[in-house]
Amino acid sequence: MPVTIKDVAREAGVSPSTVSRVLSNHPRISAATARKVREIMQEMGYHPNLMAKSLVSRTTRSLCVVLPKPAEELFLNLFFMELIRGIVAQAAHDGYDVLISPGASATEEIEAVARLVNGRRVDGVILLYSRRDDPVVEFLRERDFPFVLVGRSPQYPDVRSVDTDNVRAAYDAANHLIALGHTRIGFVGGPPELVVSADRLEGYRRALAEAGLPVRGEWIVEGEFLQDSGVRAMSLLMRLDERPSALLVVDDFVALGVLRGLPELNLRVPQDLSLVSFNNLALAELANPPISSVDIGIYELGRAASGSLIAAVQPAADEQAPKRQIVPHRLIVRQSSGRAD
Amino acid sequence: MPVTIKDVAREAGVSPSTVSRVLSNHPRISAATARKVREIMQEMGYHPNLMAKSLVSRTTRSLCVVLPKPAEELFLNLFFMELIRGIVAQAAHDGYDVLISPGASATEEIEAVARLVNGRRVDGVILLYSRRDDPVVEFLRERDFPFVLVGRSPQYPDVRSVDTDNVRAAYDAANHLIALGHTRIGFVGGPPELVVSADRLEGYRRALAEAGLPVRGEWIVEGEFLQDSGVRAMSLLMRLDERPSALLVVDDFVALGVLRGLPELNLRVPQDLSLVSFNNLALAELANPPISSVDIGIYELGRAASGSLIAAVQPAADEQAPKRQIVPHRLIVRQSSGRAD
DNA sequence: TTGAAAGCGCTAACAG
DNA sequence: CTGTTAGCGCTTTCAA
Repeated sequence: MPVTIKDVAREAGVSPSTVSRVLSNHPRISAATARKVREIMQEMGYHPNLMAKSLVSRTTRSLCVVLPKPAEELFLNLFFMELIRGIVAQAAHDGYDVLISPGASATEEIEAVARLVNGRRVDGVILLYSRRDDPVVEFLRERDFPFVLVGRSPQYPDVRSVDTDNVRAAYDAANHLIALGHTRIGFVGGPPELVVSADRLEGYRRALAEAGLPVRGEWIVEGEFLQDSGVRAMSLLMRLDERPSALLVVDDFVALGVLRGLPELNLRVPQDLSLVSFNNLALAELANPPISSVDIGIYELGRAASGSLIAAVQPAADEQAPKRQIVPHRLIVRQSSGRAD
Repeated sequence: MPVTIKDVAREAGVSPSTVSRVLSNHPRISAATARKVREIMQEMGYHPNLMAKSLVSRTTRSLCVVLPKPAEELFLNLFFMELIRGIVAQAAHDGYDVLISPGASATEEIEAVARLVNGRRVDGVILLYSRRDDPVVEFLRERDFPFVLVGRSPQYPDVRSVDTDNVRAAYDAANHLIALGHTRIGFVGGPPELVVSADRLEGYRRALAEAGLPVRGEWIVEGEFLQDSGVRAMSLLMRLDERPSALLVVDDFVALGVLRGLPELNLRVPQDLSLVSFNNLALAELANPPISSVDIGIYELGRAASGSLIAAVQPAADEQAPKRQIVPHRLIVRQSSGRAD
């Protein structure tokens, strides 16, 4: 039987409310009683029951983050893990716990969130990489429940979110290739329903247009890339009459897939083909050759998401907190991108 | 103001306890009232307050999993993500939520767990890859709090755990290389304080001994492998007079590091060097060449861990639940392992 | 500065 | 089969 606030009160010869006040550092409590009560708490091994506290305070001091569906996001696993680290670190710092909600299927996903939200089990929700018409976003907006998006949702420009400026990131990456003298630059995208794919494509387009370079439809490939489809797409790309001398690739994992397809095409990186990708996951550095990649500060994104959401759910926060927040990126140049010959 | 059990009771013209009984499918409730109450709940948008339920039931229906410290486990990120998926999937299936606890430093780690455990915020804890003398294990054993280890702890053979038979897995992998005709087989290990490293080394030793092959000290490398130290270790290994023709590598990520160091040594895989690694992460298939790897069923490990822990915290579970559980592994042969010439 | 009392939303005897 | 009553452990008026 765990020791309760009553036990401490009895032992200390005060009332439960006094103990409670000591617990919450109430100002009008005599230093003497405070010290004494704290002593007894220590002795008896008292620990506040968080559930009871939640019940009366009507807040849980916990957030939930929705795990993306594996089918859709498997290649984002590394990304996600680092994001969680950031989320959890900031949350812990602010005294919040983080709950993981499963994302098996769309219906299960929303059911799980609904249970947590309706059951007042969490104070806020963190959502990732919103797709168009995300039902969870709809659900949360409807009941005006606090949430933050990692990524952006074109449908809901006013939603609280933290994001990379992906257009700009792709623009910068493309300009790196342009500065190296490349004029035939292709783009390998991810699942097109993700906003991030579209944004990076847009930045690519913009940089090329600005430099007066051609953007050819057949130089742009989109889709799932992990399996042999990646290899096939590459061979397609590389069999064109005029083939690109450099590629912008939407994610390091995808870049790894591209890299794998090259030996059978007798292509070397960077001699025959330069590569720049995004996210700068641990494997970008480890790949062979190491891949130039845009570091988007994933951990930082996680921290920012936590921070922003927590600020929003705190009662009397200064209303300063901006709804949209951009985390800066920077290009890490490695051996996969070289001068055009 | 959310609708409570009282509101429903009033509206349905019954007592709160009746509503509560309907909620928990109490057998002795008339079909008619049950239907009616459910109807009203639906209409009014009633959702049970999980905190209140927890307070009275003295159980939270949630588990917590302790995130490994980044320094120590960074190369296990992918592993960990898949494990979490398994954990969360099984937990959700059994009606449990999963909380992530940060593992920034040893003291923070134990403080965070203590807060959750003492505050009765969770019913059980999932721990990963226990190091020797894990303080969290100590803490939990002391207060007899339910937990499960993913991996094994030689100090505490009686602790509830799910694990791979790593000795056997390494034994199998080594025998694969032996069957391919290799006689000079090296071993590239991970951080030596992890039990998994020691176990895999042991299996390697056993297979070689059984086949009458030499185990040479200089063919065994241990340590952090992600950075250039990997490359250096490789060049060391490969500059020996008698160098191995095949390598057992403790993790796919580490294998990727090894792979990266080879071109400058003018070595090709598998022609000059065969490679077999462990864990079969997504990148094993994506590497160049694709890496033969022992699939240890990470997702399954996660599910098993959840399941085992949940069984343990359920009140009247049949005491059948074995304390130690082994999840089967299987070798996936890819192009990185070829015949010895 | 402290105590008494009421209540957060729910469950669980104990009656009826 | 259903209602009454008494808490779960904590916070918070309101009085003293």
